[in-house]
Amino acid sequence: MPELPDVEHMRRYFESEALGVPLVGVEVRDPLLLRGLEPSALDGALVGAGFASTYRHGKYLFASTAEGDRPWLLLHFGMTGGLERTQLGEVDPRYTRVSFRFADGGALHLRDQRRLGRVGLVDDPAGFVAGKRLGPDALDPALTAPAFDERLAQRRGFLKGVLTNQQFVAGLGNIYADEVCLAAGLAPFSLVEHLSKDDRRELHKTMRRVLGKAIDLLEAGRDFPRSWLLTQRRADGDCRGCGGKVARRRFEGRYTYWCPRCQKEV
DNA sequence: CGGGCCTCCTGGTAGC
DNA sequence: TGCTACCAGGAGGCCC
Repeated sequence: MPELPDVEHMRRYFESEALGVPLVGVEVRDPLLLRGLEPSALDGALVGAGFASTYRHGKYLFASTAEGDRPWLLLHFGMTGGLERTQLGEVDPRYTRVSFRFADGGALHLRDQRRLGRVGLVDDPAGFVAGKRLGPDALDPALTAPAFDERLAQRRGFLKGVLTNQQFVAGLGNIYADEVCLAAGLAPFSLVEHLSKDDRRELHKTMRRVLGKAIDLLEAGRDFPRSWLLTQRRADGDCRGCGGKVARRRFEGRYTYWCPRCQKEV
């Protein structure tokens, strides 16, 4: 789930389900997700206040409390993380690792089957982002076509590698990098230094369109069209553009899918 | 710097 | 049935 569109979907879910209700406790069922942070620190920072606002940068989600001098909650969803709100009397969902319990008897749960997610505290999201050297969020309005172009000009290597590099642009993972490449008509193993000005412009425009559309689909609860590569990620998957079979190749330990006929390699 | 590969984890599935 | 190998939307670290 958790690439930019999924995390944005979760951010909106967090906003609609978890703002403004006082927190009475943070239950840490699995300290591994805290990566060394003491569970009592979460309690100390959050209990008594309610969540007041959210912020997302790439695949990271942050939430502030109503009391300004407190740190922000940081959530990262790894490969299998997700949020689920329960109401008074409902049982905690499967794979719940951390639960934020509200005064109304409900709770917001971080579920994470594979336990690769993370829960933390940061003084300031912008400082955290800077410390991690994350690139601009892929949907940041400030990431204009010229700004994108300028960043891209400083990179070398496979397009796929650049798109999934969170220090280049934050938010794209294995799935959406492939999706953007297909929609832009560019093969993922193209070398970014070989892209033309038009290619780069198309890439920027397409990246935003694909991510925006994915968010819309998630918000509407609709299935992704079969023309999307993410529905065809298997050895015999079809390219809905040309009717041929998709290609796949291992890249950094996982599979990249693309259509060699519809995506030009430069 | 980029790419290949390993690790941290769990669990579903394919193949024998 | 039981076992093994491999796979899954992330990320950090090591090596070349």
